[in-house]
Amino acid sequence: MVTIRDVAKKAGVSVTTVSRVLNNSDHPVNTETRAKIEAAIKELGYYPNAWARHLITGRTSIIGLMVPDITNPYYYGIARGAEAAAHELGYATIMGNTDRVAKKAYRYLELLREKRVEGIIIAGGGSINLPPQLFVDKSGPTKIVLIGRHGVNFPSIRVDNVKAAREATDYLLRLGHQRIAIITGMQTSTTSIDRLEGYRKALEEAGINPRPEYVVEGDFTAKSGYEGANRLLSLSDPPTAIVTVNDLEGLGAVRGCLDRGLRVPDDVSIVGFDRIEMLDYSYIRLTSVDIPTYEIGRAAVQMVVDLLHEKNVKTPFYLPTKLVLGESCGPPP
Amino acid sequence: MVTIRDVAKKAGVSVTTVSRVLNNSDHPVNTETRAKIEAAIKELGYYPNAWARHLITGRTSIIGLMVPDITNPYYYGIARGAEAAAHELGYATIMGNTDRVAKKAYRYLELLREKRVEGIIIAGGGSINLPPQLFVDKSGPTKIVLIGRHGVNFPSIRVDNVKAAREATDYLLRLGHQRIAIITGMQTSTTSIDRLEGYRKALEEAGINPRPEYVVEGDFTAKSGYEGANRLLSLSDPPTAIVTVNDLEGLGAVRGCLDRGLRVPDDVSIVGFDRIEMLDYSYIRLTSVDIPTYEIGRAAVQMVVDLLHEKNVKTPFYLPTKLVLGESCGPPP
DNA sequence: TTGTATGCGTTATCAC
DNA sequence: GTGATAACGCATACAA
Repeated sequence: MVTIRDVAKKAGVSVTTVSRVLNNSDHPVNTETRAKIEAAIKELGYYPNAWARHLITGRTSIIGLMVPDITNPYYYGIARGAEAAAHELGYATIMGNTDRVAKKAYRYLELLREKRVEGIIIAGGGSINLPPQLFVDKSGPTKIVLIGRHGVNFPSIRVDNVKAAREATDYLLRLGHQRIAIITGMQTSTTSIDRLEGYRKALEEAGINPRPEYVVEGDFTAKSGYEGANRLLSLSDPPTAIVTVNDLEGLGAVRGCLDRGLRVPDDVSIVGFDRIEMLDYSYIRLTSVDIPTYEIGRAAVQMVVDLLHEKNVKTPFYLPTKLVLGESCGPPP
Repeated sequence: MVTIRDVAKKAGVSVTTVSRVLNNSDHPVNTETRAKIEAAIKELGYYPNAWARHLITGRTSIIGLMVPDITNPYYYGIARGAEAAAHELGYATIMGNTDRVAKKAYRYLELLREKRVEGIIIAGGGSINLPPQLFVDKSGPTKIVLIGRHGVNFPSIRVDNVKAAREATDYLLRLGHQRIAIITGMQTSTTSIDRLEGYRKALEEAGINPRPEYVVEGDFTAKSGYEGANRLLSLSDPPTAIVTVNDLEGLGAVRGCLDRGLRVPDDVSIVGFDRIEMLDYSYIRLTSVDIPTYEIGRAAVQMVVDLLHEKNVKTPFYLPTKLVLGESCGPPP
């Protein structure tokens, strides 16, 4: 490996001078000297060692991002936004998929600590117990930002899932639906819990008694949406509308209806969450609540950086959601 | 920050001894001493600084991963597999989205160099010019593995896109189609180029003259599939089957047919690539060529690690593809 | 405008 | 079994 000393030797100067041009120090450096050094750097293909630098400055310019599964549109949206913002602000991101397994989350947290990341963003932590190590060092140099509601007191970026689900359900009610079901996410997911609550509130306000058999548990996958719809539609008194907690479930539910010979939206209305990009070109454009995942990711990084700069941050910081109409909802048959 | 010295002081031993227990050194350490040290570590919440360690060992246990866009199923599949394998092998991954912008790719490469990553995996590089910096240091300590065909001589993981596209096209031919069109990716994408070649080969072998108006350029998005299908279906002599270069395009094309009042597969047959998971629950299950993205990501990391261990690797390393039948293909009308 | 010396937190070498 | 110390590559305080 070529070091700053090699550059200094080649340029015939001291390492200090090299360091000064490397860091655009305001300490004056002779133009010729600078040119010589830059030439040496280029010629040797020298890249400063970020870690030797870190040892002195204390900074790593790394932000850690923990998500359950990058394959899920909600999380890849967040990851994309976080990565973009981090890059713009001069940070690299180390990403870890926890698979919602506490042990993996612990392991990652340990890894991020050892790597001295400046901030850690945790998304989807609501569905696992957060590692206790997180709490020992709350006022330490590593800034922690959570995405979503976790019931613990860390700075966080959120959307109002209760309100969003209530609006979605309200929309179905206004279309005239009375028998509205919901396919949830895992019971441990705060996102799912909140959306379920919104659904219930809307029904209650409309004077409709929520039926327990209209609540089936899913897991945010298309498969669970498919199976959930099948369960619901085989009830003796099946729903005419189904709220799902994300678009994958929603699309799965659409397919479930189709396979039972039911049409969407003629026989069954369906709404989803996330407004994944692909939706605009799916066979039936799902009516869906837009969750600004990209912006959430960006905001989380921005919050980490603000915290590092000791700025005051507004937390929890809420981003807006919006019901976007597609083709999957209509009046009840 | 708590350092190894703090631990040593607290345990009443030297840093050397602490270091020994930290690294499970085979140098003997008294059981009681070890216990005291472990207690101190836990009590202080000490995590060794990976970078101070790196300065001595030379290792960072980081692998860099460059992808155009994590939002694309092909790439998030790869990212997922790479991350999982890296985690198992004790590596963290720094991921960068290049947006297919050379400047961003350059910037990331620089960043990865400064961060002294042990390996760099580049996916989708076929669609941009690879940064020249890559080539100055080919025999350096950083191992580089490419995913896909790039026309440059680096170890790589690939699938045979020519063969895969030929098989897909052959399937349509066997169904009786004569007028088969293709919606490609960007002209610079080697993946797209190879799939186009496979398509052409299949037609030629069947004695069919490929018509230039049956080749429309897309960009791997659902939108471009939608628009491409519209272009094709408005021809005076429209195709009865369309090959697309990924599932997003394929689903977009399905929707394009629908919006023109054409049915799939009754009026138009469509095949895609990637076999994204959601497909099983889409309204029309797309017939699609399975690309083992997860395994590709895993294999790339494994190759990096093998190279680091000076093992011989078989390169290019090919992974198999497989045409999986769905509901989107049938005989021509 | 340039250079010397110190130290960041750790591992490795050597001595005890 | 244990410990003192040099070295890793760099930035910084201080000196010239």
